[in-house]
Amino acid sequence: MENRRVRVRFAPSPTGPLHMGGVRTALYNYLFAKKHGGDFILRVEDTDQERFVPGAEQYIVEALKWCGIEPNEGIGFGDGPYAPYRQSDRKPMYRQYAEQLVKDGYAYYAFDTSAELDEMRKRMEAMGSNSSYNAVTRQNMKNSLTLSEDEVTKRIENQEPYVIRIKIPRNEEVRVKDIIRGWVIVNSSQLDDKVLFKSDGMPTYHMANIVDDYTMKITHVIRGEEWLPSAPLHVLLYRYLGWESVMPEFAHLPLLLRPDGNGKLSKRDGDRLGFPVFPLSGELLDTKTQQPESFTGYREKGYFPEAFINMIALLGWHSSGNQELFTLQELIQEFSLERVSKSGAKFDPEKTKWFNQQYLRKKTDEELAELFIPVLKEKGISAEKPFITGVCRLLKEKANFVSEFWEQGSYLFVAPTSYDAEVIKKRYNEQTANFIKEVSEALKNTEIFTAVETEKTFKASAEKMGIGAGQVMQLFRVCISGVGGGPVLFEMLELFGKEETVRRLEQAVISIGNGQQRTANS
RNA sequence: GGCCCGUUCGUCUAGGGGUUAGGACACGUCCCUUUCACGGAUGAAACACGGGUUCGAUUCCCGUACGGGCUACCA
Repeated sequence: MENRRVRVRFAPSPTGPLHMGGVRTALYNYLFAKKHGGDFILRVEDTDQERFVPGAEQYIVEALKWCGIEPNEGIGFGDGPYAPYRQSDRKPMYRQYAEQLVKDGYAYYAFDTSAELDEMRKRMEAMGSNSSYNAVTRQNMKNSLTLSEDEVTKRIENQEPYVIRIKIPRNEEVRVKDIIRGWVIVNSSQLDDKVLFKSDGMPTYHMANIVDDYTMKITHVIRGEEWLPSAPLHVLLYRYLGWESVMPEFAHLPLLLRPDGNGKLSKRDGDRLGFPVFPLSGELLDTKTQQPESFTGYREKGYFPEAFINMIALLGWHSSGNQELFTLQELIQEFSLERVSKSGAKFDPEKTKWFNQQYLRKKTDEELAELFIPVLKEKGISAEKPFITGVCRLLKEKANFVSEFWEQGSYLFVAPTSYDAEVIKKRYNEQTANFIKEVSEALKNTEIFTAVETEKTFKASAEKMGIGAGQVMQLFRVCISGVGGGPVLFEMLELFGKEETVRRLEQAVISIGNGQQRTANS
């Protein structure tokens, strides 16, 4: 047990798009595996044929790829020694274990119809009891414990549908050791006789999960807190199957909560509050409505996978220091399950933006240009690579997303056709108009067209005309860009070069002059 | 309802028997920048409550409250 190679699995069910809580579970599994030099496995838990959503599996694979947390074994990532990795493909192997449990007296066949089950639950409810199928009630149901052996055999031979249920002991303490929470102790009287094997021939999650973890030699089960209540059942199953000595260790992760109010983070919250809940955009069938439902992802919103991962890593885990920015490698190095917090984490979309900003600023201008070029292409803009790189240099300090570059700096590519009315109204007059003309001329004669030199020229012109630079600085900016704010002015000029700068100034003088004319006449 | 898990600034969290309870996001003020942003400085802001244990509890224990999860032939 001690010396086993660490093997962990991420085991989603393909019932819809993988949501960020699932991504975090996958991430923690990944980090834990890498930290311990172990294996990270992707297993698809598709034992529920009713809720199967076409495309969901592929979505999961793509999402993990985008996040950069790739399993080294499993669906979509290549088979290892324990293939297959889809429970529907492993279907033939489960029955024998369920039968073994029956044989050993730890489980039994049950023939009750859903109507009979409903009736039993109602009856129990009426009696003020909330128990379901358990040590007491099973006495009154149709199962291999109450029916004669002949009857059971006959029913099975007649192909009557049946399930296999675990026979939970009446009064026994079950202890689960959770790495994050310590010992969790539950009395078996609180557990019910869960179905292990369904009448459709598929195992339930509980059965499949144990059989697969055992046969795949999983050493640590890292999953969401919603599984904590069924962990005692799982412990019992390991025991009854005789696998307790190689039972994995458990770690139940705190849930991701919605930003406002309380409750589990859901797709609805994202729609309502305007942030993505999923890594990738897409459209998949909704299991409830049976209608295709589209959803937006972090990728399409312009988030970098590194930023997304970094953000999500810190929702429920924290290093001992104050560091908040981690590369994947650093996360691997620092991660430990012991430092995962116990309480649920409210998701904060604002901080997520901050993470992206941090990563944006770390990118080189060239990297950003590569990302920006497709955006430009979409806008029908073509420009020289060095120019685009220069634009990125000027804009990256101000933006959270590459996608913002366009809205914040489209004027760098397209000369303005309108000019900030406020600034014009306040600053434009005959004198300042003359100043713009003067600077324009002066810039034509500026030999070295750098930020430093153009600024000198600008100031010299202002001085020459007896105007304070502050009086005309913003007007000048508006003439160049059309808007009152933006990157450092003279850096912009340098990027434009002399020709474009002068052209813009001359155009501005004409356009604004005409505008003023019209205003004056009307 | 029952069972289980949880509770440090608005949020993510560090800390842990004696601390001015630390950081980050967001927010306020100021500086820098002749703009915006970045950056810097600074401010406001938290140990859910009640009992124990203790010389001393935010920290340990027990209750209460509140929140969450589970309670299917779903995972």
